[in-house]
Amino acid sequence: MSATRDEGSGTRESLTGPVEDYLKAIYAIGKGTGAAATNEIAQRLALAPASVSGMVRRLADQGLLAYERYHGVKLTESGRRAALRTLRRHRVIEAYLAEALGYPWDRVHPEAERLEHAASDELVDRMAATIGEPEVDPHGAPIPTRDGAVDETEYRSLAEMSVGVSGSVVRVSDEDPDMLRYLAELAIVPGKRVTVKARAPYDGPITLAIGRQELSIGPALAAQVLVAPLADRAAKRG
Amino acid sequence: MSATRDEGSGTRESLTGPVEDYLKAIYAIGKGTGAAATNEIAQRLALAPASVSGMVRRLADQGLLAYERYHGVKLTESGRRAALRTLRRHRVIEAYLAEALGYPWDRVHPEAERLEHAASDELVDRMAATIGEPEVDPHGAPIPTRDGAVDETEYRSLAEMSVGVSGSVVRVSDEDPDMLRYLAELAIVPGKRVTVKARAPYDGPITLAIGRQELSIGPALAAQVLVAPLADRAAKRG
DNA sequence: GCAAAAAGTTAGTCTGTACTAACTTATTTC
DNA sequence: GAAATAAGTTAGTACAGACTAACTTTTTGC
Repeated sequence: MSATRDEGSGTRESLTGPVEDYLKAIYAIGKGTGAAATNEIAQRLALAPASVSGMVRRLADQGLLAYERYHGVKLTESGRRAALRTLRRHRVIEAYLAEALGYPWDRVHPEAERLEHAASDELVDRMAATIGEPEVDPHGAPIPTRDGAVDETEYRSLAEMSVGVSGSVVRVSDEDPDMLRYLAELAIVPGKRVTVKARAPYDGPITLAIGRQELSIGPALAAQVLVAPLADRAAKRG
Repeated sequence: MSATRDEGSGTRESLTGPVEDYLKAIYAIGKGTGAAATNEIAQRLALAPASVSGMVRRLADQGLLAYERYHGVKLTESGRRAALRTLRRHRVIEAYLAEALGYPWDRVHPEAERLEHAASDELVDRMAATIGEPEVDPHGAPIPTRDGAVDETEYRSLAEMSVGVSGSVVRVSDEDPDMLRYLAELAIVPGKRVTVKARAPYDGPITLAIGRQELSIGPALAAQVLVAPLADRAAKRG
């Protein structure tokens, strides 16, 4: 019992970069409230599982996680708040880089990944204010508010939509720059309206209509594109 | 002899934050080319001298410093380049925060101190371009160019100027926010023209004319204000 | 319902960066 | 120029965060 540390409760100041990364990963895996497995965390952070076991114990000691040996972790309320703080930083920074500094959307992620650990809340708030308090980042991910509220709506991916259904692209995965460039080429970006025209069986390509274009993408790519359904004129045909 | 490390020469990628801080400190103490004593480095970085001895040895092994036991250190060419890279980042960030995000000049320093280790060269260059490639930061410190050139002109401080001499404020020390706020109140900011009206003996206050104002400041404060001499109409009166 | 596979943990090690305490070398001062 | 002081170094320790290798627990498949 060291007593020099600010233990247990309260708003903790300045977590380290790695700690923020763990919390973000756990948040992403558990979608905010669910549990995260050691191996999943390890894979997401590109670390050895053994390293995760060690860190997770320390974070539990600090009251950021609930941890039971051999049974994964869950964020505590304070851990969740910390994760959302980091997520807000990340997404505001991404939006700012794109809006104010002309960064292409496939390169904002790694830059934000480093800056999110160094930027103060004041800076992030100033960035957000300067670009008009955006609600989503350049990939369509919702930006948590200052006080930790996020839109947690779960959208379906293009891969899950039936033929004939139309929707509006709301969000794409942000981590793979090549994929982002490809999606931009195809005009699959947040806001665009798409309709599923056909789906080949056995995990075959999915044919889409976007504007007056028609194109096919593989199911792996389609799974990375989240869509808000708009209408489903052909749905009753099964 | 580990052979896994990029040793000796060449452009080293991504130094750690602490390493960048050491190089900046050594650069500042040696004014680019001179030597820095262990204790001076320790004091500037608020570290124990023993910690500096250890780090300095590692930096010498990496070819960033020339180090001789008991006799301080000097930057090598590669160390100097790294220091200037960091200095450029720091100052561009300060200028950007002030110009583009409305940061008050007394608060840009600590924010830049953290961001300088996380921002990529691309980001820094975009920032610089966005605010019109400034040549100095908000405190008047010269910004090194991308390829490591800096204006190394040495200016005299207000504390060293004789009565009757006029000059243009070029630069003030950037680390103490209270001092910066006070200087701003007195309108002692880069670009302002000042004339030394009187100097009380025994380290007494220095009386200045700024615009149509007249005011007195202590010698400690005056020492933090660097000035480019303009004219010295009264100098011949001794 | 038990053996094999998968998941997770511990033990021991490494690196970077810091510390304190004790010692050594340089510098200053009489 | 020797004693006192200042400056600097080594030795040993700590902590965060990572690793590999070996072990344990849980889950899965038959």
